[in-house]
Amino acid sequence: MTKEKLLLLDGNSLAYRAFFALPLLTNDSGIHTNAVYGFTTMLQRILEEEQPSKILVAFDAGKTTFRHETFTEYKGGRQKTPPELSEQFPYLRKLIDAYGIKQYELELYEADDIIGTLAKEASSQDIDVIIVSGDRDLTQLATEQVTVYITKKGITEIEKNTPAYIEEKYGLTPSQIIDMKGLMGDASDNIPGVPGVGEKTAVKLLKEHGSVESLYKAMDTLKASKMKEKLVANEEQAIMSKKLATIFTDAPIEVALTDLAYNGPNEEELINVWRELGFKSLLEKSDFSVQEEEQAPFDYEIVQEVKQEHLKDVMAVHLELADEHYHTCQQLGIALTDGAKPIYVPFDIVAKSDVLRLWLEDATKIKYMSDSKAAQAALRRAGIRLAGVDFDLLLASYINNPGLSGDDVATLAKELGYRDVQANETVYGKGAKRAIPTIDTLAEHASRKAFAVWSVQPKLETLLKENEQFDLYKNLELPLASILGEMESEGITVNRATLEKMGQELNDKLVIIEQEIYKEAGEAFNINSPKQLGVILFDKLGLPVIKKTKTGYSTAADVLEKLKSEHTIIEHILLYRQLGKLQSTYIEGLLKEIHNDDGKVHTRFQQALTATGRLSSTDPNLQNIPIRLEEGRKIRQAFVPSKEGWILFSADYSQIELRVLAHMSEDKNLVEAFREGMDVHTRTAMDVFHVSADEVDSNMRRAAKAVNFGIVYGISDYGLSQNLDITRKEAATFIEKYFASFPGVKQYMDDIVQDAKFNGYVTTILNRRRYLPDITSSNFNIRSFAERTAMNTPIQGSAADIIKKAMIDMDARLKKENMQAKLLLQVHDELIFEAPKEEIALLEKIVPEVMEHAIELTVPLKVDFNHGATWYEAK
DNA sequence: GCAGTCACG
DNA sequence: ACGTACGTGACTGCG
Repeated sequence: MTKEKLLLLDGNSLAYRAFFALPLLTNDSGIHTNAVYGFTTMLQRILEEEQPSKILVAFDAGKTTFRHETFTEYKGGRQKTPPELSEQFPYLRKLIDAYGIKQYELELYEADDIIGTLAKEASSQDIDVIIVSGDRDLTQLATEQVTVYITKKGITEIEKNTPAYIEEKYGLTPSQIIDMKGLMGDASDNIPGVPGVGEKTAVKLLKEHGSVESLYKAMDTLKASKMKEKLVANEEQAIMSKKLATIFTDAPIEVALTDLAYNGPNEEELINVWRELGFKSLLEKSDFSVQEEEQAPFDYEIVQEVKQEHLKDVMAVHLELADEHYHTCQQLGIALTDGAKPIYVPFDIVAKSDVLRLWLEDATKIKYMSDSKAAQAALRRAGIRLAGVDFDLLLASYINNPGLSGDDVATLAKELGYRDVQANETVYGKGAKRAIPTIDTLAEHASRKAFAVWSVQPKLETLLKENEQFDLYKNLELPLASILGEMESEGITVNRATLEKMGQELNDKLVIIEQEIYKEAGEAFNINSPKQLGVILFDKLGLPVIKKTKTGYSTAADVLEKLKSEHTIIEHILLYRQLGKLQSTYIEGLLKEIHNDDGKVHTRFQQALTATGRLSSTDPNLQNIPIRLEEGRKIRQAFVPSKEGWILFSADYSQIELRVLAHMSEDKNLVEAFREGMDVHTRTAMDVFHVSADEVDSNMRRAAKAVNFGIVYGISDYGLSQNLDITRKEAATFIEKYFASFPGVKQYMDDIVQDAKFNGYVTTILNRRRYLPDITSSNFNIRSFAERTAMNTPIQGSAADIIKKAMIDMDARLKKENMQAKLLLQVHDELIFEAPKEEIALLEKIVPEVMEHAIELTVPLKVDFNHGATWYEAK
């Protein structure tokens, strides 16, 4: 039998170390997890390397210990444990239990004493001992049989303290560590020691005299010195300090070594704890996770012909797709259930089944789904017009908590405690291994998803109703999904030839600039590599370093702008970057997305992604097509109507976020500005600079505009100073003056942060929520970020609410007016339509009308609009 | 897969 | 003292 090995962990110390070493991670429910995570990774590593046969985690029991009898100030003056750490201890305990590891604490004793006592006992039985702690004091316990591991650099490195190692490092024996502490004290434990004696002096004295006691016995032989005076004056304190630093090895512990046997984790429990904590990387890495994903047997039926009796008035429906690109990917099949045994219909059968098609298109047949927009778009490709969607798990989950990540049914259902469904990744594999499985696997997977949707629907709807968010979900997001699906499927025509011609011209320019840059640099290099560019600019050409990144020199545009006067290469690099971006992202990238069959691009609007309630757009992203610089703006010339004789029509809200702010803050000045139809930036400049309207010059207006942006983003003097390239002080003065002119805004900002601290979340006009667990963080940076988010989210989110409502109203209005015009895109505060020329006049009437009255605010909403033969011209 | 950069509102 | 403007997505280089 191999020799026994006992592992003793100092729970408190390791948790502290991990907490301060790692950034403040949170899991999906907003619990901080960094200490538990750090502890876990360290434990995993030690388990693997050391393979101990016995383990114990010792904790400190409470505030008072027997050491306080000796010295009441022991550990006095310590900062209280940050709440972000305290909240992690219950999870740490749970985790240790799941590992099947004994944990122990003892009234009046510290973890050190428990560890010391057990280490001594184990040594006497010839058991090897490993102690792990972040506290150097423990090294006093090192012997030939006991090695003390001290974590370094937070928790990533471990220093293995054997007696030999300690001898080499200090020239002392382990037991002399206690004497050293007695002399030098320990600020963190509030152990006084001898004032004026540090590590160096203590070590020197101990090398000579051996121990504190022998030192004082030999005191008469010491030469008179300041040091000697201090030692003599503090003899009692030195003796007491040594006593305090001594780990007690005869604590009255009630655990026996035989209780500590380690037989590996309870895998199921451990996985549950890891899941709860959101330790995804550990779950993926662990070899038992796959096995644990195994599910209870599940009954389903693959049908080759859909019959009327298969279809009910209310069913959960899941369309299984081969990947997330639902405009192009293969449709695999449909699973349906009403709570009874699900049926799975392979898609080739779906496509041929009139019975199923009619049922799917029947708006009176109620469907519960997840990501109905994807299904709608993918079914439309097969000529099926999905209708009657009454529940969408993806959207409902998103409204319930937009902070959660994941769109997989497995992830969403798990959040509601339903686990009987597998992750797509488990079924399909990932990366190069990804493949479509057998029909049986697919059928079971899709059936489990349909069943999951069916199962969680009541619970989720109840949750939404409790939070008064059901209306937002049911009457805004759900109908919007179908409108977005239509917009995506319709797509927008992009003229390939236009882009190709621009690409050719860009290429010619890029080649010339590239050569110019190489000449100026004196060598060829990869301009697209910030690393190589940094070497050229800052090492070779010796330009001044203004900003650094984590990995080296910053070469970002704002930095290069400041270097423009230093070297002609700078403006060439800026131009190269600008044109290169156009070429790679907007010419080549967009060309790749044009569908061959219809000459259109079909973006996917992510409706359940942003933290604020905005949409996002992918493959391609049509919400960031260039406009600010003319060269880029020309890209918009490639976006054209789908039919001859049609135009593109664009309408955008003017200053919607500031109007929302005026509405929510009820600031008299801001409200008045909008009611009077003033230019809000000019008005801000007048108030901040105390001038009349005609005295506002372009610089003042520019500064005022930046302040207004800052207000919307959650103002900070630093941020504003960066943006305007002024000092922080000047920025602070601007902000002060702004708040003096708009006191209601100041009040609102203060109130919203207070609200967020009280409730843990902020809300928008339509009661969209965003949780902000970091708002009570003790870390200044993290808390400040959350505070700015608290200020920004109601503004950005309410603006998102308004345009979403406008889209729904617009859709209804176009139908009511029997128009051919189609909504194609949404770009946060802007809607883009295509329509026959004959409808221009009517659009110019109804689009602003509908958008301006989507939601009534205390200030008017204003919409500007334009039309043209291309998106470029619709400006 | 992450960091840096840059396009948009 | 602390050191960031809010919200996104795509591309490139690099380990």
